Amino acid sequence: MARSSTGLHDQLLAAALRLFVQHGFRGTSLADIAAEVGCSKASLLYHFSNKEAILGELLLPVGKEVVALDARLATLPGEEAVRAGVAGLVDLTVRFRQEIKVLFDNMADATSLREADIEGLEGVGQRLVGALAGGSSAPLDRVAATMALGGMFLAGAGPLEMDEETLREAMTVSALRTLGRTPG
Amino acid sequence: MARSSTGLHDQLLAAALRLFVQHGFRGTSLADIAAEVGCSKASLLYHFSNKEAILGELLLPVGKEVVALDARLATLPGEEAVRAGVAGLVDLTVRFRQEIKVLFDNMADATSLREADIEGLEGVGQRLVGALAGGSSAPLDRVAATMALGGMFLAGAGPLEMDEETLREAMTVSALRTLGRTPG
DNA sequence: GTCAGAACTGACCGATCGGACAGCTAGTGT
DNA sequence: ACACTAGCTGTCCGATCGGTCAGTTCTGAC
Repeated sequence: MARSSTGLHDQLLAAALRLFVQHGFRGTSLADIAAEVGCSKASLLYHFSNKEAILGELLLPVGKEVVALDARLATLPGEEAVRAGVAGLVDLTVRFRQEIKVLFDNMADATSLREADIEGLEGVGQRLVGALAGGSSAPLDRVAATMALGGMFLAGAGPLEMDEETLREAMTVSALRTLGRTPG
Repeated sequence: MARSSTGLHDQLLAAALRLFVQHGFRGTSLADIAAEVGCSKASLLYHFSNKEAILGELLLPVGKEVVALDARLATLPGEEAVRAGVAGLVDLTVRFRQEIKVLFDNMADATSLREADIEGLEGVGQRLVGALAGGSSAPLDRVAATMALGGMFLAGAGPLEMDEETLREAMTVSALRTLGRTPG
């Protein structure tokens, strides 16, 4: 609808992200995306080889950063990895709110390219939980880590209305609390 | 595939739940469900008036209990509502692991019937967050409540492998921690 | 001007899906 | 023996979707 001066490729990408967030990957047709930017479906498929490629291009930046965070945490000793993990995940969830919501709502559809496009993304969830658990395998620590992870994702994806700095601060404090740590 | 002695209606419901969890609502066709129990698609549509009715019947029990919990919490003073809210949500997420995962993964599709079938389900999420926040509207409390809620859902839906009692205990402790409370 | 290639499009196609419908079958009551 | 009904099925249909393709328009280099 709104036709800005940016390239069509980016317009389509932005429209797709908006629609994927609202109606999901399967709930959004190529025609929907094309209509939103006012071009033809054929033109959309000129810029992207197929539907999955759109999702891929949308999720690639987040995926890379998640992998990078995972690698960084692996070099840190347990206690520091917890703090760094929380900080990194808060940063990611705030910066990529919409992308992460899309990833969550469409894990089944994104699975194929997750393994294909980005190296080292298999089992990254498990490793992040491990890092947040401080390397512990005690049930309480594992559950707490899973809940902290889920909480951050949902808080980022949710309709919280507050300035970003306040959100980051609150998420960090809450996540550390969940993990049994006090801030600072 | 496995043809037990239970009624076809319940078999179809169970198969649908299994498939919805794995591939999502839109990712599962009526033919898929029928094939899984070994009957025809027409027979499936004899037992359920349409596809959404299956999702509705699957989500109705959870929806009712969520509404009931919401109503119960409304009668409690702030601090008690926090404890009761955590206890109730832990109970729900553990008892309805799969249903809640389906609800989460397909919120866009479930929206229609959420408002139609069950009375008092609109805005229940916001009210639950409010209860977990102890009635506070401070950003930190709201964020913590959102994260606690999300954490419980993800912990319930996730592939945690431990006995149920341990899971409940760990979830309760972690959620209360997230909310800045100590157990007991 | 003209030519090549990029950008873009309308028309079309095969596959899939949700759903409708008429009819078959087995069981039950009379 | 008969009628009636619940359970079930094969077949068909319209709609939708992802994707292809031949062809058109635009644009910049020469």
